[in-house]
Amino acid sequence: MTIIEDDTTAYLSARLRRERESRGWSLGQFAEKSGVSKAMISKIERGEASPTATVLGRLSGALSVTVSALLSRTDAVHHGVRRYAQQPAWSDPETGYDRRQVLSGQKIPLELVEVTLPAGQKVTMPAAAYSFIQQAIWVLEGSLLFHQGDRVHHLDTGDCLELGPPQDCMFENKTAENCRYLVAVVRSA
Amino acid sequence: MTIIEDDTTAYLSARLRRERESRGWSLGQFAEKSGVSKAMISKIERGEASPTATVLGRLSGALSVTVSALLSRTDAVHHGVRRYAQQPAWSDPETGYDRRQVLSGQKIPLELVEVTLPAGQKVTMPAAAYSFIQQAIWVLEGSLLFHQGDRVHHLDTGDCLELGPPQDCMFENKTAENCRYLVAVVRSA
DNA sequence: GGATTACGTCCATTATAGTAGACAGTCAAT
DNA sequence: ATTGACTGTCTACTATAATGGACGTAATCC
Repeated sequence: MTIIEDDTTAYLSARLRRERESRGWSLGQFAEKSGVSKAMISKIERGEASPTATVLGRLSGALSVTVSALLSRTDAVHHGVRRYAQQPAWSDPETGYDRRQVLSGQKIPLELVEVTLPAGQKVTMPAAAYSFIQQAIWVLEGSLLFHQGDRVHHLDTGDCLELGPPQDCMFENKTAENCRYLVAVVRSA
Repeated sequence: MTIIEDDTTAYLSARLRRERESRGWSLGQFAEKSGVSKAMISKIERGEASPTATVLGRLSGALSVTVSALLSRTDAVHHGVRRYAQQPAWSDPETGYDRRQVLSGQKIPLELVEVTLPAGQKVTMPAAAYSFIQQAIWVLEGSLLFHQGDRVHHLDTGDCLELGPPQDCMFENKTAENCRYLVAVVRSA
């Protein structure tokens, strides 16, 4: 029997227990819903095992939250408010690419992510990265070229794009200004 | 040798490779920075292994992103464009209140509504209006007071609010400037 | 040409994740 | 009191994560 000391797993164990108990589920019920053994769930909650991404996917699926939300440490969100300063953000200093997690829904299966794509930059996304996802893109500022296969959509400020089946694709900003857009993701129950 | 089919791990493999390559790191360099073997990183990127939360913590640490951000699905793509000029909009000339239906999802159960609430104005919404609805509010510009029951949330630009159970509520702009916000609605299946 | 270095993947081994079933305890119904 | 259902944890086992070193390939240098 080993107690795992690392930060991520320690945080996860407390979080997982809290999520389960807040729903009033026993280990057995959670096991049924998630397809992960109750013994394993118990181990994770006691910090005795570190779950694989596969198991994380199953657990978060049963909880109807994203894996990202499950591991997010900004979720002590008391009344549902996510302050700008508390929203997780990531930037690539080299390119100026910026991504901000405005909302990772706890009560509702929704994520809102604000992205800044700098002038002249592009981002590619293989289909595998977003299978089983439902999402839309809304351009807040600037212009965006969306390439999907041999198809290109030109989106200007205010335009919105509802996405269909997953395909390899690329976002591109060919202009001299930054492009800022919102990605709204609905998680399937 | 097994190729893992689950969604979370598939997404992670593509994402991890992209993050590494965007930094121009070899597997060896990433291994040094993260303390995870290059063989394991290679396996994860090829979808041949599902990393534990412990390993995820190390990898994200080396990338200087949170685990949550690493697993966040913020990217996407494709057709179903709603042009700004084609989006249904309604305004009240008297008050300057403006409402635009950015997206009314056909493929996905999502609505995006952009609202401009003029200085000094308020809008009420009875609980009945959004029962069985899941929604969030994101302030794009200005400040918003959101009254829900006897609770008041003060939201500034960039702040986001995930709504809980339906209650009578009211949007209020007490400032001298317009407030612009997005209402994202996930429709129940 | 050969030697060196770096790359990603393969391989055998160790460590541990993950399971099904057993266990001890609790609680409600009879 | 007994019984049955449920709870979380323990146990022995299987499956696979994770490693260090080897390998084949490519690029560079002498």
